[in-house]
Amino acid sequence: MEPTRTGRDTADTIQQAAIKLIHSKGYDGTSIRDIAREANVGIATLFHHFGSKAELLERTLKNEFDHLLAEMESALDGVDDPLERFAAAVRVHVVLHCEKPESSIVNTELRSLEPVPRAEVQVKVERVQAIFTSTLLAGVKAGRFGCDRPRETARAVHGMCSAVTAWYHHGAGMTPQDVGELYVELALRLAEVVPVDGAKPAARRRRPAGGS
Amino acid sequence: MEPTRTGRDTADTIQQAAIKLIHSKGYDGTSIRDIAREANVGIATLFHHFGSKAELLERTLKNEFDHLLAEMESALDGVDDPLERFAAAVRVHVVLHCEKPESSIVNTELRSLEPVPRAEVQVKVERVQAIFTSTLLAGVKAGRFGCDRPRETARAVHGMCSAVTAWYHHGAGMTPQDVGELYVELALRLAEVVPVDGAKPAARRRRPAGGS
DNA sequence: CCTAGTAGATCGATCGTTCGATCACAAGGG
DNA sequence: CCCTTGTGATCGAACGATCGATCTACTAGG
Repeated sequence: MEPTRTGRDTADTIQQAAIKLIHSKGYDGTSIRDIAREANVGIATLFHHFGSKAELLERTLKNEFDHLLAEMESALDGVDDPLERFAAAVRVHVVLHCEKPESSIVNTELRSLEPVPRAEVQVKVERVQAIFTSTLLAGVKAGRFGCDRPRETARAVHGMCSAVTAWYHHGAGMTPQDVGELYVELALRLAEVVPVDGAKPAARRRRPAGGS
Repeated sequence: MEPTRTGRDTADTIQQAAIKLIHSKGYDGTSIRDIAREANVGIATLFHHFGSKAELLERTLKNEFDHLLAEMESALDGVDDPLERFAAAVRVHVVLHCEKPESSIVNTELRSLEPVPRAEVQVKVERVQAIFTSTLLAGVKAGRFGCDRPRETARAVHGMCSAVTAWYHHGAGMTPQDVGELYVELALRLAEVVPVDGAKPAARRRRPAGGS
């Protein structure tokens, strides 16, 4: 709001405006002028911070993916139990997608990037996928999951978790946390949790050391 | 190919060209001229068959959805067993999305429609969703599924089945039918099939009356 | 004076759309 | 039979609007 805004704040404001508008109208359907108006800046300001419209998209997508990756890795940090690691990945992914559905443009606007930046962003997509795959594989190796096609199942879990943005909206009777817990349960069914005889399998609790 | 082409063929050719291009570049990223060139027709020909670019998108989306709905209803026709009906819905949905991934634009380009046609297309989206929901609910009512949140689970199944287009591509070692069978198994885990004591639960086979 | 940040005016290119002119073919009057 | 008329499908040329991008100029801090 204040006319005196640091460069970093202005760039962030522009990126958030871009995410919002591109989510609702698409990359080519959103003009530079739309974004500048939404961010309350002039056209030249936008080109001062981002060299071109394509660079704005590229940096915005990379930024959103880095944020998602950081959140997921942070949620897994310090968690040792294979089942809990898999569950934590699902939980944080679903909660983030419910809380900020407009960031799902990262999946639909990859096509608008030139080949080189697109490949760079796709590496990040695969890193997210790898979190699901590796945690599921670790659970299988540890004998906690019976799933017989872990790689394909991890793809399905990732797809299922990303698709919440297609139907979830606030005020539908479920909080993002509710959806997260539900999808943890669904994902564990896909992973085929192996029942532990004798000792109670230490019924899963919430985040062991919940630290934001 | 032949210069003498009936009007219907021309309209279909234009729609298929539109699907292909919009899938790879988006609605606003694809120009009328691109579509006309891809379909090997002039610009005026396109406007002769479709009154505007928006109408081309609208009719194309409705057409694709009607095709999907017809295929799904046809796959369920004559199937009585609740578990088989649910499985058949998953199978045909996944196979179709694997065979023609570019038709998934129907889910991403809804935003490019005006409010009225968008609402009309969304009705069709809900009809697809309703097939998953009703077959799952029927299975629960029949005691075949133990799933405790059927409506939310049906959303998850739908999302999981739609997301195959994000990773599947031909030549990956799996045929669309392979993926269909795998996702039937995954969906049945989400539905929590109730094991039947005593009588063998008639291990599911392929389509009762194998089609083509 | 210099640099960073901001803004409005403006450029050439491309957009969706419209227009007038063909082409093929079927029907009907002479 | 030929010739006119009508109709649906096709085409390239052109229009106004808007696009991404550039240019010049103003402001404030050091």
